[in-house]
Amino acid sequence: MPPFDLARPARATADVSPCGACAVRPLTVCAALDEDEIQRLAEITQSQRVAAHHTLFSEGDTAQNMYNVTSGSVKLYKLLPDGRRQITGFLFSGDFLGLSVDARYAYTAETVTATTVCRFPRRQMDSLLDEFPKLQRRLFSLASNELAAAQDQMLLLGRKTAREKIASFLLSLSERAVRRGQKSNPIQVPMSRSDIADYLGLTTETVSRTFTQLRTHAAIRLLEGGRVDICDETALMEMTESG
Amino acid sequence: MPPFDLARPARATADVSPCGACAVRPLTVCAALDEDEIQRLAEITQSQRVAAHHTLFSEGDTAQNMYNVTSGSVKLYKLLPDGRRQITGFLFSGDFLGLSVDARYAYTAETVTATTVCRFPRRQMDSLLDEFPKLQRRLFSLASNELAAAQDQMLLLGRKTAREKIASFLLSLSERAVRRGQKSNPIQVPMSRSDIADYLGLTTETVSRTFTQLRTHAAIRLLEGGRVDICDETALMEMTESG
DNA sequence: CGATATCTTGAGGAATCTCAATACTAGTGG
DNA sequence: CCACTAGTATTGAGATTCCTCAAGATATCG
Repeated sequence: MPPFDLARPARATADVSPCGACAVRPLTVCAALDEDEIQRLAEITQSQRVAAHHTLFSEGDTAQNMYNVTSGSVKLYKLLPDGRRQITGFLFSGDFLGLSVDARYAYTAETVTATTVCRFPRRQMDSLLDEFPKLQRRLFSLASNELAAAQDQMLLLGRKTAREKIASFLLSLSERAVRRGQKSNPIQVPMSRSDIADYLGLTTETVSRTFTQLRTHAAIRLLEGGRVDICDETALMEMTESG
Repeated sequence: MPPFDLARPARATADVSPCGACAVRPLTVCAALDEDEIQRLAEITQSQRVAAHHTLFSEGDTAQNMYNVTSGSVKLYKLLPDGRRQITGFLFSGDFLGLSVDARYAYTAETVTATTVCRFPRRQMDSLLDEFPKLQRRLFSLASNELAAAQDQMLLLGRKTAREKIASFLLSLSERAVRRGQKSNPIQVPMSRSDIADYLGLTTETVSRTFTQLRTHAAIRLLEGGRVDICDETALMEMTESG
């Protein structure tokens, strides 16, 4: 996939405050800030549209920006030298990315569908963090949340069967859809079988077979447009073995 | 394992500043603070000795404390309802634990060997965080580091073979030993085969077989006291497939 | 509407797990 | 100090899940 051309980013539409009308604001890092502070943040923010299957940044790049997804979907992944891939997370509107330990990104971020992000230059973000302890706190709590999610994912990867993995994955997508105000039932599954496989530590074939199996057991229905209807949520929940 | 009796914690020895003589201070969260601030932290700190195989806290407990390991070793794990276990991390001296998203711990913490920890009541810690932005920053960077480590572990769990997992595990133990000022070569491996298995997403038998295999290939030697001599570090590094 | 990628299904194989027996280790009490 | 015991580790044989390779079906996009 060609890397997205960062040299010509789409400027945020020059509204008085582009963040004022932001639909995902209550979901995201910005929820911590009042109007004045949002304004300050808006000044360093650039909104950017990215087509599907484009790289936002790559593992090892110097971490110059942080991002907030305002629409679309993004995957984060790490590679082994021989090409094996582990997707560490999928991001949707409201999700934040770009935390980095040292000065480099620890993973590659690639759009799954057409996506819009808010881009925050890291340096300026850092000064804002000093200025607004609330923002710092918010980011910290965000990192803690991600850490908890990462631990759940370790449990899934290390100890769950293929069927449990798929069931957990579908329920988690449903739950996250609800959290951003969408309905829980027919869920959007915008990523490919191969992406799902690399997220769950499986192969595409096993993912496909397991979907078929769940469909046969009338737990799910595969709809057009990559949507999945969860017919029997209870059955799926029993399959996750985690309540 | 019986939970450790928190009703009778061992008081920190009433030194002028117990932290003043702390050997792991430069390694840990306290490194961020100057003398006065350390003093303030010391006031809310209790040092505590815990025997091997005791629980510090359990998944789901209300998160009342944060801890810093000053000696010994601790494992963190999550359980599935049927008893399957995933160890999400091992902690050694200098390591911090007890971050929690909501008010509850997301995992169980259990000592592997006899351990001493510094215990910080969460509520008081929270006010210190407000008071010392440096401490807040430090904790944030700590969480970011853990997040990066968690992503590495996902790659391991989802995409590496048993042999690669064991090799990565041993090298990581070695590296961490160096970071806390110990020598890299014969490494202490205080945890049981079963713990290693639950950390790497394997069974005890596979862990044991893989150790034997590495020994046969003259990459490692198993010494008494649970120590492991890394004879051929290069071979191990090649096995990790991650450089 | 054709080309291409993605998804599904099948058959066989491999890595790892399960079950079971034996060996070792460390701690306990005589 | 030694033997005993209980836990832990190793090894073996067979089972199973998931993977690999391969073909066919379906969807997507120009």
